[in-house]
Amino acid sequence: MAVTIADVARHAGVSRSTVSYVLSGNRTISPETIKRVERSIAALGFRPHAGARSIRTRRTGVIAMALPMVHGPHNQVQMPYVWAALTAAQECGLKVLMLTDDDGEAAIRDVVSGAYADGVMLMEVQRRDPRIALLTGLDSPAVLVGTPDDPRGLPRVDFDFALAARTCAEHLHELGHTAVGYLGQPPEAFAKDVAYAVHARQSVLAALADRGQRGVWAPCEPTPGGVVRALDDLLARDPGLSALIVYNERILPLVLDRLAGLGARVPDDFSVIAICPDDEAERCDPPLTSVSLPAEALARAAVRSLARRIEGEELPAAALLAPELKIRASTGPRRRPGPPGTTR
Amino acid sequence: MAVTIADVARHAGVSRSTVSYVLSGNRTISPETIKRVERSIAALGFRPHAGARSIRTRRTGVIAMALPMVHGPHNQVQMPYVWAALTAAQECGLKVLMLTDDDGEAAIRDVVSGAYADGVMLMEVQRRDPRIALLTGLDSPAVLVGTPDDPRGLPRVDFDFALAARTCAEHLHELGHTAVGYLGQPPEAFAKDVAYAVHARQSVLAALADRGQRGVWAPCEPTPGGVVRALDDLLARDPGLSALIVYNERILPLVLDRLAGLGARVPDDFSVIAICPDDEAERCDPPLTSVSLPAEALARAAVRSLARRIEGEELPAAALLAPELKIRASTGPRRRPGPPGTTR
DNA sequence: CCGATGTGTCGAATCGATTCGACAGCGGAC
DNA sequence: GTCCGCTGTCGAATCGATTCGACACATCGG
Repeated sequence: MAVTIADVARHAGVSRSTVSYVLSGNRTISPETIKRVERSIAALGFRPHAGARSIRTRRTGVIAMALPMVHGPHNQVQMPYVWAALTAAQECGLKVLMLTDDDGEAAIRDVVSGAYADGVMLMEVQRRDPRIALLTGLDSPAVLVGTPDDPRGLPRVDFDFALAARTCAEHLHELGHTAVGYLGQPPEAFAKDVAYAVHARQSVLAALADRGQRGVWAPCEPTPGGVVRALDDLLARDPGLSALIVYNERILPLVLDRLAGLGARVPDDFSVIAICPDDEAERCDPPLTSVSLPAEALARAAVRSLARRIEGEELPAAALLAPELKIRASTGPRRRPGPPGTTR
Repeated sequence: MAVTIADVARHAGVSRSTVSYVLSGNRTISPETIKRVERSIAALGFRPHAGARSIRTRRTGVIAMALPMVHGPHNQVQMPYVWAALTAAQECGLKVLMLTDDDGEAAIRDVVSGAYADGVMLMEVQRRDPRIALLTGLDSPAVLVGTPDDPRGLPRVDFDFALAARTCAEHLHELGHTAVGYLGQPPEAFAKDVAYAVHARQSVLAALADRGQRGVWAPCEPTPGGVVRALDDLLARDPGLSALIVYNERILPLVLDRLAGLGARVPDDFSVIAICPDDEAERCDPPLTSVSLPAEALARAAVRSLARRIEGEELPAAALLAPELKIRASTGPRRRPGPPGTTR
């Protein structure tokens, strides 16, 4: 049924090996022969059989992307990473096999030792991630996306949360804010010890403390009620709060709503910095000053690293991506506390 | 490096073919031999090389999932489908190769004629989808998820939008609503002729007309301003509106906010039905009466169908999934029009 | 006791590609 | 004119599995 290299060879009047050398360029072939073979390939629509090829070359041209199921099936945050990874992989000439881990780690082992893929990208690595031990055991090329407590020598790629936090703290510090609230992911993310949630919170609180700013934090459910409770909680614990750092895309409009409901104008009475993708920040009213975590860049870096690792290169232990501060309309100088402004 | 079937055979003291027959069960093997071979397999950690296997069996155990880039890279809606498909595939013993189509259709052709995958699931099929002609040309097993104008004989799976629309219209009809507004996806979805957006709108308007109800519709951006404009537009075109059907997950809370802002209580002054996943409907305040589109079921049906198609079965031309009406707190009988209720 | 009938196992061919070693032809140096 | 070296091509071995045909051996009925 399918066209094989033998069909091409016959059609072009050369041997199979010649066709193969035209394909790989591993030996010099005369220009006329190349042309003839290429014409035959095009005429017959030949594509080398990936399986057959992989058995000699020990390369499949496929990488596996292992998504953990940390937020339940309705996780909304991962798609941009997936997209970016697919695009980056395509640019590197790689295809992507997607894995979930609801079946334990069996899928990863299958894919690696069954030679379905040349390497693995572990997405959203957790602080103590059982997949790490598995991968070091399989000694397959691998890249971690996220920061575990112990990377076991595997190269990792992540956002630079420490720098992001310092950037936020610094910006608010310059504007004169001395008491800052931090709204993070839903409580279950912290309960499950989700790595980026914990790292971001730690980094923010540490950065604030470094500059002598007061900091209080709360997790936040992505519901109107959850936002009300979380904000009330923060304000009760520090009534002098004049700024907020929010790392939770889904609650941004709700937070602005609630602040308006409390009679606080943004940025006149209250400054807000979001840690989120740019388009989410721009979509809000007013557009939010934000520190953007470049998901595309992260996924791209991970794919590129893995590609290089597969080629045999040694990689640096960690590659951290710098966040970017974009000042928009939601941050301003701290006003002396006075009567709350009028609601608009 | 890797363990091959020859290693297992040597370790177990049998021939390679015997090991293979133990693996496939294609010939009777004595229980003792089976036990010995299985022990060797476990001891050596042997997994058959997928590529080598695929060249004889003409099966890879992989399916391709082709996601179109219809909403830009920040599409938030597809993840549940992806999850569900991955899970369903795992249950069927299949792995999933993900494709995007930003590279044209080359990726699909590569994967199919390069024998990377046994079949293709086309996600979010558009009304005139160029991938369809490509696939019929490649004659590879395929399943369409969505409804194109011309399926070209390919089996498809989709939500039953007509039934969903009738269900909504009927429910509102019984409650006495005679003028109903429909809020759909953002304008660009209609501009690009995105199939489900167009089909849902057509179905709703037709179902309303069938029951003698008035219907007006508008697309809607997922921003506060967009919701305000869309609602104002609907109310300007039919001031007698007493109910709303919303098919756009992201705007649900914003719509409720805006209605409250207009002084309309839900459901006393205004009924709202959402077409959305259950958890989104429950998350709102008040919880929304909804017609749920079971994304998991859709993806599962698609994967199962493809698996059967790969096994050689003929499939029905279309499999439509029935939606489910869940009555919650956002729909109620139509009141005589009077002075707007007090805001809460 | 002998031939027919199964059982269980093996050797060898096969799938579709890559790659090593060999070799034919050809031009240039001596 | 002969020999050397280079270029371009080919045949055959190889990768890791599956599967066909054959065969050794045990079992059973007549």
